Amino acid sequence: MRPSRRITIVDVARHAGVSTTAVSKVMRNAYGASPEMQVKVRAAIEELGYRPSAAARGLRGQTYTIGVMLPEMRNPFFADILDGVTEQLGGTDYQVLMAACCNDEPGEARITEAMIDRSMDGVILIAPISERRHLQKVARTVPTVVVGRHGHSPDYDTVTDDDFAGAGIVVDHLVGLGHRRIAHIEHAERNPVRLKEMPNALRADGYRHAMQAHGLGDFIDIASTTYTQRGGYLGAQQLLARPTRPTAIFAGADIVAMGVLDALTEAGLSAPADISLAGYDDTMFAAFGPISLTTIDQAGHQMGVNAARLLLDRIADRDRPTAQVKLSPTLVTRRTTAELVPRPQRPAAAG
Amino acid sequence: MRPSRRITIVDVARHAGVSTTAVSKVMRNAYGASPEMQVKVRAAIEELGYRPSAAARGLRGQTYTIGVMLPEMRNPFFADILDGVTEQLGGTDYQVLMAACCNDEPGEARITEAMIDRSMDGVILIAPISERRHLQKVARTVPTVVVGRHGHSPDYDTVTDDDFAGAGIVVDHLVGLGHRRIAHIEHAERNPVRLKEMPNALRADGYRHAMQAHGLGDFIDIASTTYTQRGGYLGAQQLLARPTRPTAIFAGADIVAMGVLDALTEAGLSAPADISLAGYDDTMFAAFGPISLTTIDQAGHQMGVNAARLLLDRIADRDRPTAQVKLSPTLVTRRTTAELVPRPQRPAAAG
DNA sequence: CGTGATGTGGGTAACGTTTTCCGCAATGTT
DNA sequence: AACATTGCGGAAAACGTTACCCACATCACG
Repeated sequence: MRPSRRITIVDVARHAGVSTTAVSKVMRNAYGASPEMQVKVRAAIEELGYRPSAAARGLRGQTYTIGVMLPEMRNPFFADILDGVTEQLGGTDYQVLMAACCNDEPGEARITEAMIDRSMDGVILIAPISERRHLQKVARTVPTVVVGRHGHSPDYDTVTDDDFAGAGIVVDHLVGLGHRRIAHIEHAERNPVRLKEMPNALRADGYRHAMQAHGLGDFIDIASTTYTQRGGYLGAQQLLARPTRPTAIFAGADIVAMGVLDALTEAGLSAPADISLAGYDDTMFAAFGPISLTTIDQAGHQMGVNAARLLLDRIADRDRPTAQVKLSPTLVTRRTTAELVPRPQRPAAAG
Repeated sequence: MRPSRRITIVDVARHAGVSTTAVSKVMRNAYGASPEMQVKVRAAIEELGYRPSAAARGLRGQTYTIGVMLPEMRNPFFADILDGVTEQLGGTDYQVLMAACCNDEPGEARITEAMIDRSMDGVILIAPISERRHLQKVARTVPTVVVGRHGHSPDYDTVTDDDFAGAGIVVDHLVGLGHRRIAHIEHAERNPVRLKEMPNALRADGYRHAMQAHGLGDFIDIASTTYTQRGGYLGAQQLLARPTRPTAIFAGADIVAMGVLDALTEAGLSAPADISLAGYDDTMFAAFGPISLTTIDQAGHQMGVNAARLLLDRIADRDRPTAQVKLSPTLVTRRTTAELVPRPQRPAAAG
């Protein structure tokens, strides 16, 4: 026994003895409905349990839907951002729908197109890797906020963390603990545009810059892999095989630090006894007691709040100039970084 | 300079010199279009870069959208399920959109209604906590598959793990290692329907049953908290404060085991040296080297694949009888469980 | 008393698809 | 030769909402 037919605006109008126009106005809090009309119509809506069809709405006006594209689902940092978005959108009529992506350009294109096809009122793209041109195209079609990607665009607003500064903070912290051989694991990047826009590239830059600033230019040592657990594992293996091993590793992301811990465990080493380790993102992993990773809090929640706010502003006025919000990262000191204790350098493991 | 106007089916029809009906038929691979027609229309579609509007489609036919409701985003187990869903839907025209929920009934209702309002072709509800009546109502409106919740319904298909058996496997494993004082941390549940349907309740039941079967009924010891990291932490604190401490803890979920590890670390204890610890779900956490948690693999990926398959079947034929897929869990032995070494019982720490 | 302004309500044409039908031609069947 | 069948293409009516107008009443103002 399936519910017969959905209640439409026509049913409500008839039941309230008014026009569909009137019902529509009330639903949207639009101008031109007297208080008595409001009451009458709302009563009918309540009584019939009317819910407007997003499909029909989308054909004329808005869908009250906001799309969020995530690069993946396993990085809890994105959950923080999403919480912020949801919180900011809490009071509004907007519903957030997410799509997780395969972390490649065709996948991102599929998702952005799917969101456009579905007439979404706005989209938030989190750490997209697509070419800038594609982002612009999307942004010219639908109000767009890009999170976690630097670079000014006339078409979309951005929310980022100051990754360059964040990397500097980590280096400062490690130098303060007496470390000099501080290595970095980065997400490899060759595309020149992305080198300027992607957080990973800026973190690597910030690392280099801070090392220079401390007069440690000669100790700059970067393992180039990917921002994944496996990437951290492989990067750590590379670094551990150096003739002289680094005393500290700055992993570009917490998830990378997890891989580093994996490799350390496997090599019979531990942090911070043998090597100090810092991550980036302050995810749940990092906070987890037995791990207790020193990391950078880039305020995912705040990023989400800002992204949602910017998006609402842009939906309200598509022609306003774009804004770039840059949030300041902060250091979260935990137990994987420690004062460097001078001690006899053990020979590195062969091969 | 915004893109002028979206290409519609009318543009394509005109450009190809055919009717919109013909274009529609080709788009949907419907009957009544000759091979030449197909070629001609596809060429026009390609040339103009036409993409159908989901809103307009939704008004008459399908939206090619499938909604997935998640209880939360931080539990990586759900990501496994989602991977399975995405994989199974890979070849089709369906797009998956997710909504994460606040883990409460009003939140779930909001999301299911939002999905219905958006004319989604089908929904997959993962571990919903809503009353059964609400699930039935949703399922009568839109094809529905419920994942991770037991109980037969004439309206929706289900995919579950055999939680009762899974709990038994854990107990068997621990008993085999010589443990007798095996405690359990459960997600508290009082609602009588949910006691029969929720995985957490079945795991607790399975635990009790297996303990009895091993003649360990007297050692049954359950800490009733929640399936969260904090729940695990609090549960472990309760158990550690017992006059005689358990030698093994079966946490109802990996995330709970994380909290237990937290509490152990804080108490200066470790697994498996002081207490053996097993989880449930085989999430990324569990596999992570330095943690290496013994747990139950409930094949999240397989659950996702099955859920998607059932959903497609139901979309194809809404009146087919409902199916209940129950997957068999398997033990993943890692390093947090170990043979019980008899040793002097240390006095429990004071409250 | 005429003339705008203002507030309120409704009629109606979109919006872009799919679906249901109908017609026509070609082909097979008695 | 008459008739059913099949294949293919198109015309037109939905689908449920919103945007754009216009109509009417009321009121203020000179």
